[in-house]
Amino acid sequence: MDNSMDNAPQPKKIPEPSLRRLPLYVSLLRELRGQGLASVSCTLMGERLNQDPTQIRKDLAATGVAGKPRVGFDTAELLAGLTEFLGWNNTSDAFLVGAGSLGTALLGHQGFRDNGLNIVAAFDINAAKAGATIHGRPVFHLDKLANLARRMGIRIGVVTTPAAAAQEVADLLVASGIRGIWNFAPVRLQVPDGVVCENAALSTSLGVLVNRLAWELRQELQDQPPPP
Amino acid sequence: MDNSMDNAPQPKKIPEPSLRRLPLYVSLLRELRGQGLASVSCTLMGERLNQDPTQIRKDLAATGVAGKPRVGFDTAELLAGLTEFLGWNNTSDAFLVGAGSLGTALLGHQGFRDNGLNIVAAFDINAAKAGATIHGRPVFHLDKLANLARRMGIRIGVVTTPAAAAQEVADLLVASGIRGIWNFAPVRLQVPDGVVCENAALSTSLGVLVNRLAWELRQELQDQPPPP
DNA sequence: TAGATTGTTAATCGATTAACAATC
DNA sequence: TAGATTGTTAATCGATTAACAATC
Repeated sequence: MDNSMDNAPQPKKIPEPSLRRLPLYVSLLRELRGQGLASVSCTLMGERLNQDPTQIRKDLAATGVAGKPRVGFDTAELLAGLTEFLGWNNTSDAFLVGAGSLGTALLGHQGFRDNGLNIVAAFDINAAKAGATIHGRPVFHLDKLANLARRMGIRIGVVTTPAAAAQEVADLLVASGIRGIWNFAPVRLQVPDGVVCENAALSTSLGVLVNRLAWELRQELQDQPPPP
Repeated sequence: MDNSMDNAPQPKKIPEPSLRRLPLYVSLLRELRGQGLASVSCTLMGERLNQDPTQIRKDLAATGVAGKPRVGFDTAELLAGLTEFLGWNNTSDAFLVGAGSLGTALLGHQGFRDNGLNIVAAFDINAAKAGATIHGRPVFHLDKLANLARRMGIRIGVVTTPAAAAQEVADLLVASGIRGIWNFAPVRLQVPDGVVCENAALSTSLGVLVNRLAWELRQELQDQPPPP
């Protein structure tokens, strides 16, 4: 029953904190390669990122890329290995649901193609939006999604609807054969096993920032007036 | 020297994982309040969010809001407490740097005002963009930032520049009196003590999704052909 | 060789989860 | 009262950090 020890050299499942740090390394490596560095050490990367080199070493180990003692990693090889590991080599076509302000914004951002994602069409429940084109991509009514997704073999869906609609949309996406959901709504979507859901809710990030900032400012006010 | 034990009832610094879950609770509570629920228990919230109730209880405890045994939390009170804790009650004016596709996108998104953020102007190094208006907000040349930020008492900066420019922009923001940076560039910004930096790099989130999805699909392929 | 760096194993730290007493 | 729920203390789990052996 348990075939986790099967013959195939399946890369082990990387811890999520490590996975989240990889894109940062990719960004740095691109810069270093641009500067002509043939090889990089974790020590160097750690200095540049202000981060413990040991942690970087462990993160890289989890991707299966090997380095050379005393030398470090071949820059190009490491960069290729990481982008490969992240799945950024070949882009997947994706559908976006919710052609509001955020959805429009994401449609207009080209950069995702460098990260393996190509949004090819948008969908909305509002019939008035159907037929339009946003940043060169067609907008359809939500009704068309299931059919088109199946025909085109779409496997990734981007959810930029209001929170209240997100779960319903997620259910539709799953029923349409989508296997990965990039969710921008501030809710935790319920998805079946085998479907991946990554939350990118900006309000979460913003909450952290605003709270931490308020904390800093409060701290400062308290330190300011020295005891008499 | 150490005045961390001072008299003021300073809320303790909440663990980051807890802080990151709070916006989710806010979202759920808004929905439940809309349904007319006067009080909510962690049990109920846990069911709705598919999450351990104990964890929710601990997260809420960190915010200082108190519940009633056997009853739960007063919905309105809890919601108010969380939004207060997150700093979402009064919005702060903010500057955005980097009027590219993502920056334009963020300028067009109204929703941030509900999360305590109001972007009032954009800045760009490209002189050709200065003078324009994006979604009703003026665009200035980067040169004007320091002066305007000081005059207006701006404390939050949003960085949507390319990775290569982000650190330089961050330095400028800090020098201009900004105390909180919301960074969308895939780099780790160096900021002095007392300045808060929250990374919202979408490529990170996208990397996680694409990698996990690839992993699922690979898993599936392996399980598919049963051994002969 | 000497020494920097990789890769791995052990120790520490913090968050999550479980257990349980307190409360209305 | 009985029982559901809060709030807290203890146990578990996993990630980070430190230590160290292996390598070119």
